[in-house]
Amino acid sequence: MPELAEVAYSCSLWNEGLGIQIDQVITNPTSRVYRNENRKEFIQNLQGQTLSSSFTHGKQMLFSFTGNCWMGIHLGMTGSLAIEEKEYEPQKHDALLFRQPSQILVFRDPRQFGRLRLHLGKNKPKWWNDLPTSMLDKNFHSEILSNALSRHARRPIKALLLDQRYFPGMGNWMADEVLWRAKLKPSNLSGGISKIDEGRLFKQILFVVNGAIKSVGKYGGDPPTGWLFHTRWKDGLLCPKTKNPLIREQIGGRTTCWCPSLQK
DNA sequence: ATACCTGTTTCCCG
DNA sequence: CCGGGAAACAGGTA
Repeated sequence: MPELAEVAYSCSLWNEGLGIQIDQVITNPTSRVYRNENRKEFIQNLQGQTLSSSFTHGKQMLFSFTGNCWMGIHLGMTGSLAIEEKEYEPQKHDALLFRQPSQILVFRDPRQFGRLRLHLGKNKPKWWNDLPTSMLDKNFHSEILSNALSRHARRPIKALLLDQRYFPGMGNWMADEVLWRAKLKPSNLSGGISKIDEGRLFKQILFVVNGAIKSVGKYGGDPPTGWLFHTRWKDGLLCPKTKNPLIREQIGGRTTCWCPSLQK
């Protein structure tokens, strides 16, 4: 269920394993989450090491281990992290397990759109350092939005918000939430957004990102009451603001929920 | 059965 | 070469 806030929460679950040695590494022999990585290297390099720190950036997670090892996790569409009891038996879709003395850290992903990567070296991997400015960073300025809007003038604004090069961590429900709050129709072309609308849009990006981190990111579960999130997949589908019917349609390749009487 | 799905990559088109 | 859109990936759920 992973957008930036769920990723932050997932990552925090594994923090129980920080500072503890990993006695055994178990890799799923068939899961696609390994992509081009070599499973043996996970075992050879991580077994016996201690999980030393964790980081998130948008939908990306990075873990560091003693012995100059790093591991990246992307949760894809259905990935999740969990802590299980030490008696736990690996299940079909468990992609990676770290056995510690009193618990097991699990990364599972039934649909296998997630991704694991290993990096050896003193410093963080290049792919991590190359990530775009985080939406939680003070350097995430409105210029990033204006540049994206002008560069992709022919893309629907909904599709642009999902572009991880500009808005790392933004996912389908967050983008709908942002556009609903900014009162913008998701199919509007990016190039046609006025400066006034752009200002509102930027503010709502910050509002949704920070609000999600404070709620979902901290405690898991759902965003606060009153957010569009709670109505977006339910039938009946009334806008929390206008009480008018919501619409679901395919925009930018993704199902999009919006309120025609509110968003222009 | 059928049609979904909080994501990314690849391929094809203009 | 670029930007945009569709398809593909795979399994669980309604």
